Amino acid sequence: MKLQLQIKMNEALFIRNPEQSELGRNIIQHSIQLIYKQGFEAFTFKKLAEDIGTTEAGIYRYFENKHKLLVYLTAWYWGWLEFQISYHTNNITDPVVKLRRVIKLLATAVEDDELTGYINETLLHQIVISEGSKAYLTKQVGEDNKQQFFKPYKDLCRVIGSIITECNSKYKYPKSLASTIIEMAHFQNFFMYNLPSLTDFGKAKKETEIISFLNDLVFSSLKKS
Amino acid sequence: MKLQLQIKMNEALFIRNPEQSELGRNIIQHSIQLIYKQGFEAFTFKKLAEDIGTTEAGIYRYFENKHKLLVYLTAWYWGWLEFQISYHTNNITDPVVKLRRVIKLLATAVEDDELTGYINETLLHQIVISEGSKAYLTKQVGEDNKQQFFKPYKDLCRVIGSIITECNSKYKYPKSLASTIIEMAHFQNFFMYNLPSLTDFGKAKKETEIISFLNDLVFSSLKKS
DNA sequence: TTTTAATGATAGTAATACTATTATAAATAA
DNA sequence: TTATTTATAATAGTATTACTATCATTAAAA
Repeated sequence: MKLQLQIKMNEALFIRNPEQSELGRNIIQHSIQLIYKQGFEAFTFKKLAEDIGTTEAGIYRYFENKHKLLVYLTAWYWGWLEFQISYHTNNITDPVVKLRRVIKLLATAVEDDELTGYINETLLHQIVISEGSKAYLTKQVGEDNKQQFFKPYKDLCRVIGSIITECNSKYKYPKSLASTIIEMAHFQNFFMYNLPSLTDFGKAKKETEIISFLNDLVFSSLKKS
Repeated sequence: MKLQLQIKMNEALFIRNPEQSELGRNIIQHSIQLIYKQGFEAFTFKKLAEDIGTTEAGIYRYFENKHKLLVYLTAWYWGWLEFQISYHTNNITDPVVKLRRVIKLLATAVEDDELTGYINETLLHQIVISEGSKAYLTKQVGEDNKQQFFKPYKDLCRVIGSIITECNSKYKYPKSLASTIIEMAHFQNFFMYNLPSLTDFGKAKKETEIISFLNDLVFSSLKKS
């Protein structure tokens, strides 16, 4: 039996649903490769079209602009990650063990998920690290938020926040701590490879060190005094 | 006596030093206003030139492109902030008190500094919150780093890191904790106003809450066990 | 006073970020 | 089966962006 994992996406993110056609899936697959290689600023629909072997106008039938495509990709990633988390923390009753597992999942380079055919999670994870913040660090963040574009990110944050509350019901900042863990899992990774003096992992360049740092940070805060 | 504060800037960031001419200072002053108003993506040298009453080519004589200008502005801000910190923590011997003061300075909206004529620190602080990460979240981060563009940020991080070590010499992640404080002082602020469900400060929208969160985070981690 | 340096005015180019039109092929419905 | 809808390909075109180049003018320095 071959399973397939589908993430339900916000319809307002696209013009035509890219999951439902060969061209659409090609757009997703190749945009991940191209953004990964060239960075979001240098990425254009023209280059993407050439890569795929279609025309610029063809891409525009699926996505209004490259910002929407980036938001789509990151939203997909957050949705996928929430599933990973619920899958890998299933059956775990101890919230502390659960939270450790979550931190590990957030900070570890992901291997390609076989259940999602045309999406390379390893590359997408790198894109979320380097470009993810650009999805919301814009002037339109308010409008985008009204259209629920960031719901997957907020859902993930809520899930992690409630595990935090399970660990310590007195802790006052579960959601801020959750968003801190998420952001820092990525930023410390980016810093480690690109601006190592902003971290303490410069020499080793090991994700396990980021995990240790985050565990220390989180569980010191949650320790009942 | 009228004092004037000068931040020494990296020469590779500009073509002509903007501090040394009326036009140059206008470029800095108006770019801060324009980026604040329109956001970095919508900001162009053409609009800036119109704003100032000069020509596009005039701007290009000072800055190679808008990326370099953004890096210049953020670098200036980090340099200025490091001075603020050294000024406001001067004479404080207790590193814990010092660190609390640093967190407050990082997370508080700044009032306009009279010592720096043409720069509006309040607006610049907002720009650093919303656009600051875009200065390094690029494909050229490696080259930019080689040219020392991020030195002011790294210096600030080192300074805060050493205060952290003063607080607890056994703590293993002083630099990562420092970059976490800096980034989260800004991100939690951005989230509070734009994506409030990612924080626990949605209702109050008070910076004092961010300060409390950061203090709790930091001093839990530094508590000697 | 001559030279240099900074600015203003103007033009021009390649690339980007789109929109529009028409033809064709493939899938679906009558 | 034909007729109709739908997706795509091919092509063209526009406004804006991100620059570079040239030349005249003005102000400052030698």
